[in-house]
Amino acid sequence: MKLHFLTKHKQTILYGISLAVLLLLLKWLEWQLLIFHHALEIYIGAIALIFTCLGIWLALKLARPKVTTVVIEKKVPDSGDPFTINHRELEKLGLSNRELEVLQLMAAGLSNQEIAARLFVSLNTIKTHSSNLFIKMDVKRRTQAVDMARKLRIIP
Amino acid sequence: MKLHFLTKHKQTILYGISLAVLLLLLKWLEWQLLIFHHALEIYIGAIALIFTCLGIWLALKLARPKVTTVVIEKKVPDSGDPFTINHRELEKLGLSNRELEVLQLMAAGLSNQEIAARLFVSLNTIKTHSSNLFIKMDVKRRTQAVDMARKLRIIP
DNA sequence: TCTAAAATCACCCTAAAGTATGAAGACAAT
DNA sequence: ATTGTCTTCATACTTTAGGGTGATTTTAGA
Repeated sequence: MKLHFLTKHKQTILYGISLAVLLLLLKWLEWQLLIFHHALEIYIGAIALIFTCLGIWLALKLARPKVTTVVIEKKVPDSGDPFTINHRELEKLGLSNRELEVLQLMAAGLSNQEIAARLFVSLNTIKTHSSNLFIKMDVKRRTQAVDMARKLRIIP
Repeated sequence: MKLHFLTKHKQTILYGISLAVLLLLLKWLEWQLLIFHHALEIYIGAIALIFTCLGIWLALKLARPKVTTVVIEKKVPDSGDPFTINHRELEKLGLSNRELEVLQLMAAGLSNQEIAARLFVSLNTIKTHSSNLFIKMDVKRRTQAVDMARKLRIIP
C-alpha cells in the first residue's frame, strides 16, 4: 500500500521536495540579506527570476495540450469511378442549392462579381450566400471552403 | 516604415509597456515597504506571486502550443491514382521553390497573413511571391491559381 | 569575382472579399 | 393563417488581396 502510494505520487512528492528546496534557498537568500544589507535589489531580482521560471515551468507542465483534429483521407483502391458526390457530408452541412452552386463556382476560381453575373443575381446576393455557406461550413475564407469541400468530396 | 513598425511590433510594444507597469508597481511596493517596515514577507510574497503569474503568462503566450494530433482516418473512394506531381508542367511554369510553397499553402486555405507566419516571413513578402506566381501562372486570383494547379496536377 | 536569379521587405493605392444588419417576396409545411 | 427556410437585395463598414514600384540581401553559377 505504502509503496504503491510512493510510486503513484512520485511526481507530486518530487514537486513538493522541489518546492521545499526552493523555500530553503529563499531562506538562505534572506539570511544573506541580513549580512549584505544593500543586496535587496539582488534579492528581489533573484526572487523574480526564480518565480518567473517557476511560473513558466508550471505552465509548461500543467497546461493541457491543445488538441487539433486532423482528418486524413485514407485512399481505398476503387473501381474506375473518378468522382461520386458525398451526399451524406453534403446533407450534414445543410447547404442550400444556391449555396452549393456558389461554392462550385468559387472552386472554379470565379470572383464574386463573376459568380453574380453567371447566376444573374447581384453581387450582394453572392456575398450573402458566401457568408452563409462559410458559417455552415465553419470556415473563414473561400479558399478554405473550397479546400474543405474537396476533402469532403462535395465538389470534384 | 514607422507605421509599419508600430503595427508589426504591436505585441512586443504591449509586452514592453506591461513590463514597465509591472516595474512601477514593484517600485511602489518598495516604497510601501519603507513605510511598513515589517511587510517584507508580504512584499516578497507579492513579488513571488506576480512573477509566477508573469512566468505562467509568458509561457502560455510565447510557448508554441503543444499540439496533440488526433488522426481520424476517413475512407474515400479513390480511382487508384495516388497523385503524382506533374513535374513537366511545374517546370514549364517556372515557379520557384518559395512560390510553390506559397501556392500549396494557398490551396490549403490559408490567408497571406497565415502563410507569412507559417514561413516566418513578412506579409509583404508573401504578397510579392503571390503576385509573381499569378503572373507566371497567368491567373488573376488565388482561387484561380489553386484551381489551375490542381488541374495541372501540381498540387494534390 | 562578378552576375543573375531568388528571396526578402516596404509603402502606397485600389479592388475584392467578408461582416453585420435589416428587409422583403416566394413557397412549403403545419 | 402562421411559421420557417430560401432567395433575393441593400447599405455601411472592416479586412484581406492584389498591383506597382523600388530596394536590399542571399545564393548559386559562369
